[in-house]
Amino acid sequence: MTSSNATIKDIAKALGVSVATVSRALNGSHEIHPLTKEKVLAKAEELRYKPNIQARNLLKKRSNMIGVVVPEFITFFFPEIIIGIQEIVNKLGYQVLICQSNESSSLESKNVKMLEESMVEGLIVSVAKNSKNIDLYQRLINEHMPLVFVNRVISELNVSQVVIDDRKWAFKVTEHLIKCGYRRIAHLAGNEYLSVTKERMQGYLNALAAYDIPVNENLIMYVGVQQERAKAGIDYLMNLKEKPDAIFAINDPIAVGCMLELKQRGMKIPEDIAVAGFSESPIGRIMELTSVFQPTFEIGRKAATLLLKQINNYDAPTETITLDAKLNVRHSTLPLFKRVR
Amino acid sequence: MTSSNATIKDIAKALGVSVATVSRALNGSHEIHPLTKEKVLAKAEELRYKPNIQARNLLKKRSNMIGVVVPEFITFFFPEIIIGIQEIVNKLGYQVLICQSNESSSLESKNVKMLEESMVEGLIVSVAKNSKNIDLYQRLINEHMPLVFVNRVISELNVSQVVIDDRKWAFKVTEHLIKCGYRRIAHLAGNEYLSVTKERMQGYLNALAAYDIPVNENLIMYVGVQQERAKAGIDYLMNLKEKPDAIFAINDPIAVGCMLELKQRGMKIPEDIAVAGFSESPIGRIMELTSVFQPTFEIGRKAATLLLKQINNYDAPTETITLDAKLNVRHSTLPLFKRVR
DNA sequence: CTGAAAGCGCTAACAT
DNA sequence: ATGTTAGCGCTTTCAG
Repeated sequence: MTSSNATIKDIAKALGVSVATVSRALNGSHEIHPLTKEKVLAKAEELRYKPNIQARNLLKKRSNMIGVVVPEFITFFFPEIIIGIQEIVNKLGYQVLICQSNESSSLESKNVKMLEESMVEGLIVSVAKNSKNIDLYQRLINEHMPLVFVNRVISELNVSQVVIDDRKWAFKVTEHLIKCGYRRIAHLAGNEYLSVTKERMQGYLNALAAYDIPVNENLIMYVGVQQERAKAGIDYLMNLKEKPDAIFAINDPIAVGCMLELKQRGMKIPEDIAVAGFSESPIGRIMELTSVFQPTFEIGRKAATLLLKQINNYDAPTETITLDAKLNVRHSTLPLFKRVR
Repeated sequence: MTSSNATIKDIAKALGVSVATVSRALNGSHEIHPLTKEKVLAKAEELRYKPNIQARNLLKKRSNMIGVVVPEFITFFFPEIIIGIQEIVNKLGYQVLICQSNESSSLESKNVKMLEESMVEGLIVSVAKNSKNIDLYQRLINEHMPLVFVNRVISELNVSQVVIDDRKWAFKVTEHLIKCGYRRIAHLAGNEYLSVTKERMQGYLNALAAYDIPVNENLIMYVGVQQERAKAGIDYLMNLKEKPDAIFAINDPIAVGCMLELKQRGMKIPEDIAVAGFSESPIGRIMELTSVFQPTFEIGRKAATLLLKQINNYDAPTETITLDAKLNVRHSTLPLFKRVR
């Protein structure tokens, strides 16, 4: 209930001109006398006129809003992506509605529906760890809602997406561990149906195969993606008769959780066991954790660009953008041979 | 350009009733025949009708949106506050437009203006470290824009706010260091004109006074609030003839930056120097940093509640809510006497 | 260069 | 219980 604002009607009345004239003056039309324009502008200023965007949007059938749904925005990863998105779309006058699904499939669908109701012109989504919303997204696609997936995708759907080559970089991580001399490399995987889980798992398996290391099913566990799940993984791995000499975790939170839990148990990293993560985090950097850096800001920018393309072109083709990443080797995976005395 | 949607007009035409009837059916009015209602609902379903919120908002002079401006949302702190805000307002059908000023006063004012143009019904703001936007906020207040400050406030302004008692908790931190036996306690302060800087500084000074420790101006430096600024602080302090035996940093990022920089120089914490932070962070917890925990989610919830009060009541009085906090003592400030052998 | 008028989609008197 | 009508604030033909 902010104080009721002046409208173009008020300006028109005050000046004895028509609303059309006022509108033209305000919108920088050329079909107007400079003097009238000046008067209108002055009066607008005087009356503290502010355009009612909703009226304009109603007329133009736009909303100038896009929606973003991410699993969480507490850790750096998605916030950075969101900043990248805003960088692009704010310049074009779009606002961003941000929702977090809290890794819940049902909250995710609620978010999407809320955003639909808010009449966003498009959606950028990273699905929850257990997202079961294929039908929802299929409907959006059918209804031509512009849609882009980032990071986590639903591979069954033909949707534009911005990702890195998770398989390739998981391969590189595993290969790095192998080249460092580790042989009993465990993999703590994410939630089973998550795209990144499947891809990184495949990269891990491919690397083992490439170096003729037999896969040991016992060294693989699906723990999830949240730090608090790491303990379960360590509990399991450290109770094996033949313990791993290295752990490749699905992401940094799990890797960091492992490091903390291992230290708790008096184990030294990497002397007793090496640890590698994925999607490099600030905490990981501080803890000297080997990980794969993802270009988060750029992911956001690219996703926004892709979305805008769809918004501006009813039948833009779906596109997959695969960005480059980088394996950053740190102390947590020091090569065995460097420690031999 | 999503496929053009059905309107109530379409439903009305298809059914041979008036738009008013359709509107009534859709809005659960009681002045309607159950059978007609049913038919309308069925037809709406069939036509995949979705209400046009902008039209409704235009009519009702609402927007169902509130704006939030924070200095950043990369670290946990503001994201948690935002989640608290959303918890409250989403339930009432409000959407949240989130902007980050990136600690820049001018971007902050741009953000606020963008949000105004988006016709938000109210604003929750935490100002940038060098915010010079008093006039802007004063105008908003004059225009009766609902406004709440969180965490960082502009004390010259009579605005509702949600904070903790920074002075009191800074006192407690300093007192804790004193009781641990530290005497040469440095303070790395934030940006000079920030409310939290002034309050925490006063708490620090009060504690020294309370324990008859003379203030040593040399041990005080205004470094700022961002982690990368910590190095400058350490550079300065470690070049003093009489070095500090403890550091009280304005916040966790600075404290963490100090710890890293000190370790870099081969110094042990707390053996060589103790470090305490403020606004406990996940990284700080992992690094065993003593700090003051802030109830971030609750700050958000309270701020949202305060804002809603203003939105629903044109002249709600300004209110200051001071939430409780907690000093969490960890290894980084181990008492001197516990280490005596 | 300016004005009149229609209409975006919806709700809410006011009739009936 | 339903229909008619006006109008939210704005832009945009169409006339002049």
